[in-house]
Amino acid sequence: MNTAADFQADILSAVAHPNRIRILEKIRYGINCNCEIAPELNMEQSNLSRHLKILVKSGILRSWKEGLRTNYEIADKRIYKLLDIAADIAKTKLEKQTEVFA
Amino acid sequence: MNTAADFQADILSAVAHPNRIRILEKIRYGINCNCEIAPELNMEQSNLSRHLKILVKSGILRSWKEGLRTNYEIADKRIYKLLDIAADIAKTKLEKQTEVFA
DNA sequence: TATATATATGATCGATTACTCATATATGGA
DNA sequence: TCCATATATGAGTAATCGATCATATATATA
Repeated sequence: MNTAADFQADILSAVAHPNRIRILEKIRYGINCNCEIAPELNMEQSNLSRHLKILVKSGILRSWKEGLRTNYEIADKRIYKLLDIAADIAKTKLEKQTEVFA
Repeated sequence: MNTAADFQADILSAVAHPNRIRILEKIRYGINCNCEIAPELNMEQSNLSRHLKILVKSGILRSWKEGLRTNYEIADKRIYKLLDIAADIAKTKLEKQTEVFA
């Protein structure tokens, strides 16, 4: 049986990778085609494709075909709230660590 | 070089495990000793110990010794905001999936 | 139809993760 | 001191993950 924690973990682990976070940031600022993301992030094409697939499968992204291209958009904008909080937590953590040397 | 995405991913992957989410929920509701968490979650002792260590190392939990016991508390409460958003996203996703059968 | 372009996927490989068992360490009490 | 209790950790293992290369598929265009 799956409990709430399992579903939460599914969402969180879909986002818990540096490249996937970078992908989501690109999409956040208007880039929504696979082909534009790849060169910007300097990622191997098949690797990017797989990361995008993970994000779609987890329900974070939605994708549609447009000729040769595959476009992506956010399916649930709250994921950005989640990323922002993670950034805040990480920032505080770093500040506390460097405090020692101040 | 580490970028923001790396630090965010560190936080997120520390939380992205069902048992660690369950641990955080126990602590949220006042249980803060290792020895009380283990039986409640039906986890093997060494396994729990390692999960707690991951949470401490990532800066999400803080721990202190009290005789034989090791107690834990949240170091950054915003982690609960993060968990709540993950739960909301997961809930919406499930609703959309079951919509098909309605 | 032949070719170029964009994306997806099979196969493989090394690294990491989660778990368990056994054991070590550290503390408190009889 | 001896023993019980709570926690931590080394070693081993199976499973999963991330990356890459080669190749397949699908579509647009000459």
